[in-house]
Amino acid sequence: MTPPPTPEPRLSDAVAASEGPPPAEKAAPAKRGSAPSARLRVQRVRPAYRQVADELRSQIMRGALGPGERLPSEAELSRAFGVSRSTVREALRALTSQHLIETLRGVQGGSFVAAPDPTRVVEDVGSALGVLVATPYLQLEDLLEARLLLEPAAARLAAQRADAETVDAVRAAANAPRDPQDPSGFVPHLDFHTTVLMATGNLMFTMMGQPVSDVLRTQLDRDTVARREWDEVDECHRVIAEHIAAGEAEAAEDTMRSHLLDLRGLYERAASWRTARTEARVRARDGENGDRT
Amino acid sequence: MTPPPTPEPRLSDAVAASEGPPPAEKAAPAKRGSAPSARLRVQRVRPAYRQVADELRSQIMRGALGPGERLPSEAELSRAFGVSRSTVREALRALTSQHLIETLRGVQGGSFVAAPDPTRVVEDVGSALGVLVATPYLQLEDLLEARLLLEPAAARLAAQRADAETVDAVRAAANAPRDPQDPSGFVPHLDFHTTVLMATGNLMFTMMGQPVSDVLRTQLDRDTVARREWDEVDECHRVIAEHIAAGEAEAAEDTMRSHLLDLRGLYERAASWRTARTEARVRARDGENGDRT
DNA sequence: GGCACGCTAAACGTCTGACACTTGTCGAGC
DNA sequence: GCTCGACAAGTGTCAGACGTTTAGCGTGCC
Repeated sequence: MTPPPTPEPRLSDAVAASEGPPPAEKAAPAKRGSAPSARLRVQRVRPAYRQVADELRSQIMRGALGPGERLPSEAELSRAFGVSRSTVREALRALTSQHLIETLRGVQGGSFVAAPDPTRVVEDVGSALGVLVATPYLQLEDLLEARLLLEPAAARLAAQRADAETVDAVRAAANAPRDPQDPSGFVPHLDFHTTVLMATGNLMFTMMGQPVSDVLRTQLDRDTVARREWDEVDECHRVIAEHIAAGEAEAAEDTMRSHLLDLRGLYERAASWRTARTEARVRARDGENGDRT
Repeated sequence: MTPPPTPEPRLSDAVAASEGPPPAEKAAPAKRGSAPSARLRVQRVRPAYRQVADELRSQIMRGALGPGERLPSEAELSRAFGVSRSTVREALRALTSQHLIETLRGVQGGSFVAAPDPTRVVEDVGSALGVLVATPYLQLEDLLEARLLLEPAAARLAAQRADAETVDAVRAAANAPRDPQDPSGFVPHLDFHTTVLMATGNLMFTMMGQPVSDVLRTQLDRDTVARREWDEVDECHRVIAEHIAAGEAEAAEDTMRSHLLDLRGLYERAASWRTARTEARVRARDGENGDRT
């Protein structure tokens, strides 16, 4: 830490690209390449766009550039790193897709360090989970178990901490009409479970629980579940909401737990349908051939 | 659904740029453009590289291309989308940095759909948390609370489920010498807490708990904590490990919980030091000026 | 016959330079 | 004083060229 005895040879050194003896690709402070010579399949040289991206990322993460601050223009970066603008742009694209920077056009445009945004994190994690689920790594069962840990605890905390406004939000979410068709049910209805997670006042609960719920939701076809079952679910939500409103932590937790256990059945039923269908599809696809040329 | 009376001029319209009729480029099933005219501050046209990236991402996520499968070459993609190769490359860079594809050089090179990799997810989440912590959104306290929920539960599950091999790993991690200087303490020592999380057999615990631990670790300067305190920590780990080995779920959970409560003190002490230092640094920086030209 | 060497080709990696598009700013004109 | 248009700074996109990496194959020597 603290060490910047290094003057500030930040930008230019790592890249040097075209000329001279490539600077040996700086030691790369471990973290990934731990095994000394284990891997045969080393990557010879990191492409320039990767080096540029890594350098910029590290500057941002290190706090050398604060949120909202503007990076040098692409032209300037390209000069500073000694690479072409295309290369710089590829690096910037990488940072953009990690939500580290945002880019605006026009005069006063440029790339700006993005403000940290929990929503994006939740989305990203959700999408990552979506990919992971249905691999042997991650089973539906694992998600259900995680949820069974998180949400009852969240309900308890919500009951202990929620202020009047938050309680209103929870109530509203519990009583939101389960609109038969409306796709954009508007914010207040942003799902009962999400609202409870947020009512803990601890963002970690939202960030851990929300992606799980999101993935589980995609596993549930609307039509796998009968209308009567939805009604039972809604009733459960209302009971939990009232426990939270009344500050009955224990009851809120217990009710949430049993609610989740009820839901588990639905998910497992849906899952078995799903795998059956998937297998059918795989068989079908094996029949034809590589489509994408 | 079906709000888009807009035909489907997604890719081609904004892109068409120079020449004639690009191949209309497959319908691309909506998914993003929802709000009809609600938002005033709409973004006029998404850049082509974003559209290409989104389309490819959606194809991958939808499963149209399976892990390991090869995407068309950049030249082919550029023809298919009716954009230049640079544009395609910017799109690919975005996907790469989301770990959705990997790119190889040489004959037989190309972009391949990446296999889902939990390790990457953990790293990404960790880095996202690192950015978020120290914002008003996320407090150290929140991380500690989350950990206090996750890890005792993990210890319990580990005690209930761990097989002989896993128990060995946990024991090894607990007894790994706390190397005074060695930075790469090698894998078995990959941290006791991580090992316990993995011993649950539920990847979700690792994916939720590991990033939290990682971030917390970075908050702890080695020298904030006295040697004697580390010894106590190690002793605690050994006790927990033995509980897990013995299958004593309840004891494992309780011991882990009290261990974490002990640690909390350390973290809070470190945090207060840290903020003091940070404030000093900020004052210092306000003194100087913008460095990057 | 077998092995080493070098050539070839397919893809990615990078560069150059140009032009189009966006958008805030500022000045001219009413 | 206000409106409108030109300007400028920056990003977005394109086209084409050349370098680099690497698997595969053919040739020639031993």
